[in-house]
Amino acid sequence: MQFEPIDQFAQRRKNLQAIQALGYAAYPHKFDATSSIPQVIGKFQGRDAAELEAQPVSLRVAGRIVALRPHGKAAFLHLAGEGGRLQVYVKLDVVGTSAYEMFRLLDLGDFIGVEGSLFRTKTGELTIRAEKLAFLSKALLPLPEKWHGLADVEIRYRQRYLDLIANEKARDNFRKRALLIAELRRFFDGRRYIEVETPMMHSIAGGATARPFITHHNTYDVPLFLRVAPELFLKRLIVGGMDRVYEINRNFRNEGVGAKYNPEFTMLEFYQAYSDYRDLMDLTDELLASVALLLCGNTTVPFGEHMLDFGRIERLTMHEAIVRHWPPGPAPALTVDALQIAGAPLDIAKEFNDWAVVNGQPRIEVGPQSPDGEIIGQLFEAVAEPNLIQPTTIVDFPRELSPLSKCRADNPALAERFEIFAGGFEIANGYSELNDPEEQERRFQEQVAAGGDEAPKSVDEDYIRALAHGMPPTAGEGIGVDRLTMLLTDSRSIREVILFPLLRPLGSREEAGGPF
RNA sequence: GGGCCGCUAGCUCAAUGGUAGAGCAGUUGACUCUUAAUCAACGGGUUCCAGGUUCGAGUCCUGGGCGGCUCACCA
Repeated sequence: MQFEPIDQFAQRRKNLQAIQALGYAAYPHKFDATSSIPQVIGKFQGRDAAELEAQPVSLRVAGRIVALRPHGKAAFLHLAGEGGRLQVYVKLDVVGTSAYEMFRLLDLGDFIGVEGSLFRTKTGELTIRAEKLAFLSKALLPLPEKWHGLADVEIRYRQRYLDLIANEKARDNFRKRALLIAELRRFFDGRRYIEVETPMMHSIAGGATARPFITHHNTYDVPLFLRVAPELFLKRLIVGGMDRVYEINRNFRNEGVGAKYNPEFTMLEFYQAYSDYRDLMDLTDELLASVALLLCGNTTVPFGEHMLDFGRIERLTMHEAIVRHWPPGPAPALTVDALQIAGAPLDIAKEFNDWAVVNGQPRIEVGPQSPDGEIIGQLFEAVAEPNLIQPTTIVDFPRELSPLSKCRADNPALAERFEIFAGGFEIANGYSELNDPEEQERRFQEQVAAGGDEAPKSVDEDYIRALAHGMPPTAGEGIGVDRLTMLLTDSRSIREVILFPLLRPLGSREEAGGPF
């Protein structure tokens, strides 16, 4: 075993041997701390020097040495643990010659345990005066550079442990993520929901249009797909009488990687019987306000240059959103009525494309055969979506874009569906679930017939049978947990909120293009 | 896959086409209230790789590698 930087690695190994030679175990098994570092700070931050002297506080703490300032026969150091830092004062004539000899062999990054009592230095910092020192573990490799910290994004993602040591923002993002997930569970558990786990390996990749990862099961000798969505299984549970279910788990989509996309991502999906999409919109407004308040202390949270207000989520129809964000270029000004005339979206898309060419924006790909609903969807994505910075619920999706949704009774061209956008991207998608088995079978058959990488290869007959057994009117929704975490931690990239995001394995390009 | 940007000591970064440097980290020494501790000394380089231009290339040119951002598919 040998790692760069080699000279420092060798030096630290030598120091470890010297510590062993003094009679210390190289890798002792445990240390009985009386409190964690944040506990010490939380409990005694308020005590002044006189109080600490009058009523001495003796304790044992352990942590990693993250700063070391030796002064000959005494030294100051900082121990880090559980996200906190505590200063330690080590003095030769207090700890004794033999402990101090070991202390001199310690390096930045090593773990030690300290027993002693609290005092305040002349600058007022709460500090533990070491009376006994325990060697706990050696860092054979140095910590990241202390001034600039760890800035290299690739190392931050590939060696996340270093990021967590060096960057408080990283620690805080993942603490908040855990808090968010705990709050999601509390929120649904308190509303008579049951948390379930459904298969990650599917024999038919259904529930969303996305390219799946393919794997293989040996004993059954069958291909399996990592799930792209849990939707069809959760609705089977509704058929089974579990009227309120939710699942927080991973989905896998064999598609792009980018600032908002990781091939495996965490989704909250929940289904509520005897409800429609409007009920879920109200529920989600409540949910978002409550998690923002919990994580950020306020329903208004900073995101880049913006302040996102999760306390007041505006609702717009897709048509209204297009009209509102219609660029000033293409004339004439657009109206909601104009968008709804049959056949009109194609001409409007052409106007947009003329404008896009002049202004160097990406064009919309439409043809004379494209249904109005599809064009509306594309116009929305091009014109409105990037501008939906404030949390906004979009309703009235074209039915063509919503194969698993019920349509509106008063307008069959529109689905009973909504999506919530914030920060310029989608974070939630919900609808009144289609529970007519014949209609569902017809739509599945269309999907399979249309083909393509993203379509299921066969109809999920068992799901149709389940619907045939009867599913109550139900509304369902998915919320992207990673993306919601991004918004609540002011993170520009999904990689800031996934501990180990997928990166290209080092050296993988050399083998690329092999068997194909 | 396209476009833009980057790659110099372990880390963060300098260096008109003219002897590759600084701070931190490291090593040695001094120092019993420091906190970017201080002071003194020392070691550390295939300037991403391969070609080319040139008397001379970290710098200019061509090709390649790796990474970031971004656009397209995707939540």
